[in-house]
Amino acid sequence: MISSEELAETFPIICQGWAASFILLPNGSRQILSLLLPGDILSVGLLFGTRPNFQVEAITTVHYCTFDRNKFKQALRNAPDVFDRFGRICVEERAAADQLIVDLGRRTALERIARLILSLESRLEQRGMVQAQTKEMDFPLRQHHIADATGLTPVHVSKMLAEFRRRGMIELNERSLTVRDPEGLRRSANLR
Amino acid sequence: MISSEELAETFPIICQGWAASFILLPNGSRQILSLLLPGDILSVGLLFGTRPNFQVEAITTVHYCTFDRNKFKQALRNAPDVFDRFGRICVEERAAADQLIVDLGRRTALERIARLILSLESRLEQRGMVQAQTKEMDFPLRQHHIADATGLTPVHVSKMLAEFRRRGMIELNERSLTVRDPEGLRRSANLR
DNA sequence: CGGCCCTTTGACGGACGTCAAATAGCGTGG
DNA sequence: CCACGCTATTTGACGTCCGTCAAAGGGCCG
Repeated sequence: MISSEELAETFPIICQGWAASFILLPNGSRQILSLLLPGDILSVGLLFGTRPNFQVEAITTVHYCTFDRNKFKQALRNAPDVFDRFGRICVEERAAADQLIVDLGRRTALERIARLILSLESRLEQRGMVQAQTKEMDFPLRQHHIADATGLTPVHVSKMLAEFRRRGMIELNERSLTVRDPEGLRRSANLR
Repeated sequence: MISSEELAETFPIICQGWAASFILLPNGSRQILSLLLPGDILSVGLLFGTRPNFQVEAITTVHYCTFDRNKFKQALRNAPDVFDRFGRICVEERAAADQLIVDLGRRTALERIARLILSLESRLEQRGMVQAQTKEMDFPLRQHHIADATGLTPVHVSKMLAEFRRRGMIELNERSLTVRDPEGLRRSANLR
């Protein structure tokens, strides 16, 4: 786990493994802001030297590389296309945060979990991390990670996952997930 | 109300009045992403030409001005201090979104509403929009706005506001709010 | 074997949602 | 001026989703 102090000076990108950025509350409960996969920037905010408002936990062992903040900023200013691409990354990051806000504010437990699974599936697929035939993928999250990402309790997450399994929508064992009924899962995820 | 299509071509800043950016769900429920006060940029994402994922509603009558996107981008690249200041605005915007995520994921109705009021109070104070002696401020939100911002129902918001009033923490009438017991309100807002 | 963590399951409770009725304010139009 | 329709708010009764608590089992590692 990386403290917010250590983060303040670097600008890291995940190369391998899964991580999560989260905020801890005084009462001990936790809210995951985003799950970080290979290729993800830890946070674009780190470019501007403000001490970040979150912490990061490695879920698997993680490899990452860091850039020099000032050199990166110069590259942004000099190359308009880099600037634009970086801008679009910022926007996507923000759009994901907005979706999480809607999920937490207005969706049920089943919907939140279905959407989490679907969004992870699509992000992993973009990275070629889903087996082409079996549709199986690595899934290192513990149920408490799912709980902290969806604003639920681990106990309730367990019950909802059991429900998805009972309906034959997912298969989930020893750190591996396969979506058996994508259409059904999408239906569970959408309107309430 | 401004549709997402109309927004796509401009880069607007609120000059006067209150507005809200929000996402509408197919079932008709709504989640407010942020309340926009004078001086706020509608969304930094609009700089990069992606069609925004939200809509905007004027809560009062709103005056705003818009900038040319490309000229603004050039100014960012040419003036490092402008670039940095803009970056810091992005970061603050994101930090506010993160706080909302934590609120919706991990806090009770009373806490969410207390935090909404406190954050509005501090933002209005920064803008000199709180009367110095009486601590009174304009408060044009309807209860359904508060509900959509906190992920609650208008009925429950009404009950929670009644509770705050009963405890003598706030005074809220005809579009005007005064915080009577800031310390108590802060206690309600913090740990659960 | 014996802890420890994770997961599962059930019983129960509480926070918040839903539904409904009553009231007030406010603008419109007769 | 009054009737009316609309919207916002308040309040209470009741329902439900999810949290809490507890017990039990499994896997892993010392």
